[in-house]
Amino acid sequence: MNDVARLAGVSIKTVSRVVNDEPGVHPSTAERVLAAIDQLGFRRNLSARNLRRGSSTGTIGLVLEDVGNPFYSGVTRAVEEIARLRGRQVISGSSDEDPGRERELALEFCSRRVDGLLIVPAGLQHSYLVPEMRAGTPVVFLDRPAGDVVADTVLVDNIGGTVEAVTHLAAHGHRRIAFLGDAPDIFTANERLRGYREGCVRAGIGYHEELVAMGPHDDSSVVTTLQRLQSMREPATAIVAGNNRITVNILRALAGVAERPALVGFDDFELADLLSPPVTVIAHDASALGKAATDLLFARLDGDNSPPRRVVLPVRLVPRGSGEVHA
Amino acid sequence: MNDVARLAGVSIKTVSRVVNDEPGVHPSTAERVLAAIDQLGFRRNLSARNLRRGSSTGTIGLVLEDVGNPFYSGVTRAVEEIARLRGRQVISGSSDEDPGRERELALEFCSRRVDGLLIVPAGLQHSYLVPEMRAGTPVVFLDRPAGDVVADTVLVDNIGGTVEAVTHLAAHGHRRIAFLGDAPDIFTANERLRGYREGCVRAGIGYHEELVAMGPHDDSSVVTTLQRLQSMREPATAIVAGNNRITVNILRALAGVAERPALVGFDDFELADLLSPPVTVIAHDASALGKAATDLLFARLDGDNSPPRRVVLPVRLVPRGSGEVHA
DNA sequence: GGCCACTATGACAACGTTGTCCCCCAGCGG
DNA sequence: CCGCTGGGGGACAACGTTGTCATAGTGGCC
Repeated sequence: MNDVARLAGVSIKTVSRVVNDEPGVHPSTAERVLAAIDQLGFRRNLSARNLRRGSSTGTIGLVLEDVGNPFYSGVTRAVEEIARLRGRQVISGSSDEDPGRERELALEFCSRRVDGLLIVPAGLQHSYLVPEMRAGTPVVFLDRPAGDVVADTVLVDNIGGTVEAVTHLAAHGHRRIAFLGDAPDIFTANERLRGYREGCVRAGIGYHEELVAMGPHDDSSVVTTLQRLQSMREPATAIVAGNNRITVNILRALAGVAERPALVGFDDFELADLLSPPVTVIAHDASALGKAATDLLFARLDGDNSPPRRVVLPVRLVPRGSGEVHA
Repeated sequence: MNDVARLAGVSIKTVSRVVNDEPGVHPSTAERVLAAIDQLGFRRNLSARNLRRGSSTGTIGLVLEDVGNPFYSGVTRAVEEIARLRGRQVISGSSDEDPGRERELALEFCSRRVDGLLIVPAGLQHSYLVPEMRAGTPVVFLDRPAGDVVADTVLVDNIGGTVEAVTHLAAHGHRRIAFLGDAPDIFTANERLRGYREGCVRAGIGYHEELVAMGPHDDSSVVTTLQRLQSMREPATAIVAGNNRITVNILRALAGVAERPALVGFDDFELADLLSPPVTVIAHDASALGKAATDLLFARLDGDNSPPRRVVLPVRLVPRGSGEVHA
């Protein structure tokens, strides 16, 4: 800006006026300034501007588990969309389910003075955010609740979803329904397990420990688990899968197996309808989740300081045939 | 920082020293300062720091077409990964194939003084970046080349891929092979069409205009196109799909159809192996693309100022059965 | 005791902007 | 000729940091 001013033979304040379209600059002066800007390839430094004006940095921080997962990339897209409408950029990072990394990212974003934070919690401890929240940075947790702070949260109806999955399978005659969920220290995994249990009880088929397998599931552990479930005295005839990755791993393990158990997966995924048999799922909308959380964040930025809210988004069972087939 | 200094009874410079772990502060003073920091919930303002030090902002700008597309979210993930190793955050935005939006995003990132830019071009005009590049911001284009500037570029072997697809199908006896590609003003779509044409010629089956359908393809237009291809005097017995979205749309259109043409899709996608029949694809690695581009960017940041490079990543045909079945 | 070296700390400028306030000068009425 | 007005423009401080340099005190050595 200094250089521009020198080249145009004006003060830097005048350049500032031109750059900001402020009135009170003679057209001919403005033209000289614009020419200088063009010649030097000048671009206003937004950091300095925001520093001086004490205004918003125009950024939103987004901490999620893994942008590479289609579910979270859907969330990201929705967040970006709304942020764009409100003139904000999105800075994002993946925690990979590591609480330390989550914290590091969130605090780094705070250092950058983001206008607000959207967090898919990896850990259970979020008191580290208290100073930031007190300092006025709104924080919204999504997909999972915060550990030890009261804050805005947007969740999906995990319990209702698995209850419905079990009910659906039981309605088609299944009595031995297994549940493969993620590690139980992950909130959603635990909730879905609770829903599974409640569904079993409600359906009158009882809850049987041996039909449940929690914990990280990779390709090979799923194979082992399925073998165990099939080789029982009373084998499982149906499976509820705790999330999209587990569903896919199960599908892969079952590929080529003749006698396949029925399957209902939590999370919808692309092509689920084109598989044979098509996969019945508990669907919920990643973009609705992202939108709800971002809307809430902007409401806070707009001055809404009502008590923290907890929004639970509905899920819906999409029957496609993989549950109706009674083995 | 001012408040911290006041509370601790020291000068702000001493606080700065403590915050930056600089030597020469008495332990007891440091302790007082740390206590004050804790009490006030102080966090260093990174913008101000970077402004003063004239150093990097520690950010990388990423402009892509749509984070929601699994291909690009794979790219994003890889970029993030490497940026993290080098202590950078990623700011990203989706252009939605709109050149204006691409430009807006890129220039906004420049205003934020990102250390470098990664761009999946939406348009063909990139001279707007010349001043920035001259000012020292490295720019790497990925997936598609820049329009009218010479710059680092990372591409995949689009032509080689479609040549191979056609060759593969011809080797299995197909003579009437159709091509459904994206709008021809998109670089990759055009390249893949060229590869298709070359493949046809090399295979000795000739290039026939009527077997090609370019342009945006949505669910319904794909249905129409397929009907046209099937109802010809010599119907197409095989199809090459120009990208993952088109492949999926074709699969959806073909669902339930008895007499299915063979299919080879450009871009691999999850579950392609579990469909029946499994889908043969031209696979290339989104994360390899992201990694190559980011590596190149960091090389520039590390001072490499050799002439702009163009990297072409290999693709490979993954035969899964959808091409071998000769209708 | 005088001088030196060294440690701990502070004053001040500067980064690139913008907000505040002030000045100059042309034009105009009396 | 004087004073007033208003448009056009500049000087300067400030945003929150950090780099540079200066300074006060402390202890050791001759």
